[in-house]
Amino acid sequence: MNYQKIPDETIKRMPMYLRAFSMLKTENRDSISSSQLAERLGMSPPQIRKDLSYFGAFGTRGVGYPVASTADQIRGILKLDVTQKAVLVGAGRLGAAIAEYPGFASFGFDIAAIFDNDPSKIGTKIGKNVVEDIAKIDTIKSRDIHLAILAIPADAAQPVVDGLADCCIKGILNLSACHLAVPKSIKVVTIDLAMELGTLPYYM
Amino acid sequence: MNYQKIPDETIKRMPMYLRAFSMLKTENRDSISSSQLAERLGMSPPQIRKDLSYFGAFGTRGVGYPVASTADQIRGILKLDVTQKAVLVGAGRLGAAIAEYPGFASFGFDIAAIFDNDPSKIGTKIGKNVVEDIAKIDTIKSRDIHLAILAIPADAAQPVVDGLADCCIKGILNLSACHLAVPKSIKVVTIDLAMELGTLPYYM
DNA sequence: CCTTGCTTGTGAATGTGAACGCAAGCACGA
DNA sequence: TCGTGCTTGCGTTCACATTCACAAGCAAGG
Repeated sequence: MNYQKIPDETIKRMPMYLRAFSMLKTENRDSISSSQLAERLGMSPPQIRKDLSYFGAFGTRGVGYPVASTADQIRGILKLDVTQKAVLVGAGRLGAAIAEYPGFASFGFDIAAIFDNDPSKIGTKIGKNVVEDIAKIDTIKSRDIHLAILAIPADAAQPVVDGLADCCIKGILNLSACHLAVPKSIKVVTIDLAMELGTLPYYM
Repeated sequence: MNYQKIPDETIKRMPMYLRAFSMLKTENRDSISSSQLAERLGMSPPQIRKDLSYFGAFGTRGVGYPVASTADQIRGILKLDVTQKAVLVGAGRLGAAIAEYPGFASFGFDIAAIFDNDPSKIGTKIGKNVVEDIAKIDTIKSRDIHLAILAIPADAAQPVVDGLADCCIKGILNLSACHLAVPKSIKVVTIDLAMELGTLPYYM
């Protein structure tokens, strides 16, 4: 990896490339050109080449990108070559759906703990995890967990985030419909499905 | 609304503004300045002013933006001033969570139909809707539905989308982990939670 | 060993969005 | 009625991202 500035937009696209190369591997393809890949992903060939070239020269001129080794390279860049543990906060319907979503495992993520504040949920089992009491969130400090997924109501989110900030959490995937205030050392990605849907009628 | 080009990024942010102004209304605020709003949303004041000014002069100099009327304006711009019906395809865990997510209603969305291909799910009730057979998807043509939410496995998505394209669907919120090929008249927003989480370890 | 065809990698140019700074102008008080 | 303070609206500037176009270079075949 060289030391020039890599665009944020490029980083956002890297998981998409990783997913594509992983799929190509299961199809037993051993190489793919930028134009073929671009068609699959609905984007332009030069953009793919530029994105990948920020991290080095992965491809072979005249041939394309070797599927297996490029997948490994991207995994390394995104630090997904080791299992990343994540804590899920919120064991409602959405939380339960997330806990059992196989897509996380395919990126090497491991939902290693689930917390909730509802006594009727604490102690129940979701997937392989037993739901724990949110009051004991600080037990994650000693469990090598640095990612959190928030699937709780917006008005409950900020206090939970303040707690997570004291627990070595470095990244948060926030599914609550609100902005979170966090120290700069924590990276937050917020997704509200209703908001995403909210843009569509404008284009109709 | 004037006829100059409005940035896509601005459109993406409009639902966020709408949500903020709606919340301010429930707090009985009658106006807010761009700097106060910026702090709440974690963004810069000039950006808010620029975004809103694309659609006209909503604010009052020296005072700020009137909460109630600005909310109405944005609702009109996004065409959320009328109830927008949406069809949900996929009645699995994620689909069920979406069907009962109250956030959609707060933007004026109405999940008006649910489809699935699993015979054990067809006929069961989720929220107010009875799950229908995906084979009968074309019945939505006569039901004034122009939005679709896809919560199905990636390998099943493309055929469903082809079917939706023949049913007057104009916008799709795709929660499947794949790129969808659609005619240009259809706007697609794809969200894969695993992919979003996939960027976070890079920044740790 | 050389030639041909194809695809990558990359600087330069173009396009797009964000930030800045200030003039315009409303509200309020004297 | 006029002056003051505050905040919007917007032209300009700047930064970032995408696209373009072409040289570099590998592979395969004669």
